[in-house]
Amino acid sequence: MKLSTKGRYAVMAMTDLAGHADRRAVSLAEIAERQQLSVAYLEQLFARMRRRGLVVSARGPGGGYRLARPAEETTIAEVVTAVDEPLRATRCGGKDGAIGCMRGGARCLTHDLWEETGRQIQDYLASVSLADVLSGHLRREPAVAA
Amino acid sequence: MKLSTKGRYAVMAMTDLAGHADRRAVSLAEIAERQQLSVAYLEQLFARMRRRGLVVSARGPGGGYRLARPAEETTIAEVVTAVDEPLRATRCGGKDGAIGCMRGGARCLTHDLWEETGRQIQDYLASVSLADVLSGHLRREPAVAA
DNA sequence: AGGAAGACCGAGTAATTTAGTCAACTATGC
DNA sequence: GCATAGTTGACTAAATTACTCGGTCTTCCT
Repeated sequence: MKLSTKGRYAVMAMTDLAGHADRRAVSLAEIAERQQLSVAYLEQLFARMRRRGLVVSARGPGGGYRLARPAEETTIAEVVTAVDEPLRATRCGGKDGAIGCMRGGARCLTHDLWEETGRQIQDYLASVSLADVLSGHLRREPAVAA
Repeated sequence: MKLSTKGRYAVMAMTDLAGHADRRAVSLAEIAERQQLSVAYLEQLFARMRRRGLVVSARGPGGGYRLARPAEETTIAEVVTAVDEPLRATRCGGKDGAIGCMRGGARCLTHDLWEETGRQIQDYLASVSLADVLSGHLRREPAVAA
């Protein structure tokens, strides 16, 4: 899981979109104006989100974007992974194979740790929808028995 | 919360140290050998961890590092924040003030989201100790019935 | 028909960050 | 007093990030 500003901008833009989708499509120019981002940059982000099926587009005058699904059913995790793509964990596992992993000392005990950490973040972000962000309704764990 | 390879290396090195701290101090050369990292780079990492009080050092022949506290009492969160330092959340709040935040549209509704996300990661990493990693004892939510 | 709004696309670049090196210094034990 | 080993800080190369640019294709309106 990756947390760059890119992912943050995408969420900002999507939240904006979710908040202004009365019925008509919303143009990137509008979002750019409100969120203080460049149209060109937004294009990049929305292209990816369209490919992932998070938004649908309409060309021509009066065109723009709208959410493919209701705000309640679109999670932050989906938005972030749509624009941030890769998600390599440790340097072992996929690519280098044995390098660093499975070695004399602490081997890749750390491998499991990062796997689990990634899962933890993923789980949280998947539990929050655009509607939640829009309503300021962020879940705070009920404090699991101390 | 930041998750760079630097932080991962630091955890690898600390885990190695925790696993080889019989009684004597462990030299960076040993760790470098086992974990396949350069001594020069490890120096950087340990310097920071020493300042944070996670390890204590001994100079001269037979010298090296050892944990300042038992492995059970040193958390991954401490190690990671020791070497990765900064931890800026959104671009609002601290630095730019009102830029991007508190604007017409979705304002900084996203602000709370990232705050909470950071806390989520922090909490998890703070719940894992070096000893846990060493023993492969990573908490996985009790597998909800399944 | 034709012009303007606006999505779409790929390549390209500037700046930041990261990872890692180097050289020189200081303390300690034998 | 020499070898071991930590300490410091500046420096650099590579990668990544964030972002721009030029141009195309579609659709609507007159």
